[in-house]
Amino acid sequence: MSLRMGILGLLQYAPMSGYGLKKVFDMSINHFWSASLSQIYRELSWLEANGHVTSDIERQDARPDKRIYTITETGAREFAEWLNAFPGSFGAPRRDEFLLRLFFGAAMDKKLLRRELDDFILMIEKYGKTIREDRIPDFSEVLAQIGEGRITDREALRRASLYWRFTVRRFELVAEASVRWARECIESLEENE
Amino acid sequence: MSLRMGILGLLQYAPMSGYGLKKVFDMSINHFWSASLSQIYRELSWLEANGHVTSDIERQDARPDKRIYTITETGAREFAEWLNAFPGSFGAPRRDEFLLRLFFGAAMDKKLLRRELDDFILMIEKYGKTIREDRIPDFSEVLAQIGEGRITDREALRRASLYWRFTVRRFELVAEASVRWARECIESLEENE
DNA sequence: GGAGACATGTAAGTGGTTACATGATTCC
DNA sequence: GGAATCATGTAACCACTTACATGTCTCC
Repeated sequence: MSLRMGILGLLQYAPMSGYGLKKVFDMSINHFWSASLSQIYRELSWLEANGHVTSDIERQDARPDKRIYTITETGAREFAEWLNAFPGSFGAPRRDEFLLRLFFGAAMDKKLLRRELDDFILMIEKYGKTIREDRIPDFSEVLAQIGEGRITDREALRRASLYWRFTVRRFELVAEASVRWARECIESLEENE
Repeated sequence: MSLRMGILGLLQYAPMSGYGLKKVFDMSINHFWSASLSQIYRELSWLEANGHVTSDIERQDARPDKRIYTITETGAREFAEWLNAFPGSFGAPRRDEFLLRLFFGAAMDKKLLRRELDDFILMIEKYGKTIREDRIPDFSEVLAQIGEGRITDREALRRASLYWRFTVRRFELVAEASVRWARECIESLEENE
């Protein structure tokens, strides 16, 4: 359902191919809802079969032909309904293998555990650096590039930037908290030796 | 796989029924890996069919009989292997419907959006209060209760408490960050009006 | 009299991952 | 010569959810 809506939401800005959608996904929605290419193609078939999108082939000479998907009115209505459904579900399904393994940390090799916590911090700080140095491209620019001349509503795309920054900011703050947490764990483990 | 391992991990502390496992799950692992009862029963069948656990019926008179599962040596070996596999995967599959909807916030009803952010904060602060007031029971005490007289290794269970606190602490810190984030969003939206 | 805890399970359906298949072009 | 990018899909499988089915006891 949510992936479906994510696709419809992106198609509202511009008609795109499955491959193009995947690229926009990877640098935006992917941060909070991951999807594989095969899944996207499957959803697109479903959406087309159910009248939420239509598609046209775009011929290209140096590259494979593309199938460009366009959202229909039905699709747009469906999306708006989902978007404005209240109450929204905050409770993201929790599946964190790292935390699960840490939970059983008492039975873990202590050196390995330490190394994992170090790696965890490293990974997050790398991401934090990317954000601080402003090397995260704005979602709307990437979309504009993929959507080429097909952008439906430039103004809507511009307004979307604010919300994109909200989601990035969330990761920034959670990342900070995560690093502090991991350091605390390391300290606590050292005291416990 | 991970659910499987979560079950094996808990069974290492004490033999338990599917129903008992669910209860221990709900107040511990559930915070980072949720599971439904039917899923637990299914996994238990699989684990028994593959020699990772054995089961015995425990007759009860005032209540339905229980099927008590005990971990085997094979199961314990399997669990230890999983636990000490490196590198661990940090990248939890991201599926956060709230963030996805917020990402499309430009197209959302503004009053609804505001209400959702308020509710989001409320929900987290309620949880934060529960933690601050120390009303989260220690995992090992709950397990001891459910495991009754069947605890295999009291010392291991005692040591597990530290790691349980790590996972709780993580939520505490992430919750704090989340509230700060939501307040920022609200402010930013007010400025943008 | 009804809700909720206790207790175990099956069946159907949805959502997601991984592997497979194909093939041209571009960059190193 | 090899890897990456462009581009589309299918099939098999795995994981998870929801609904159904059954029945007792206890507490309000």
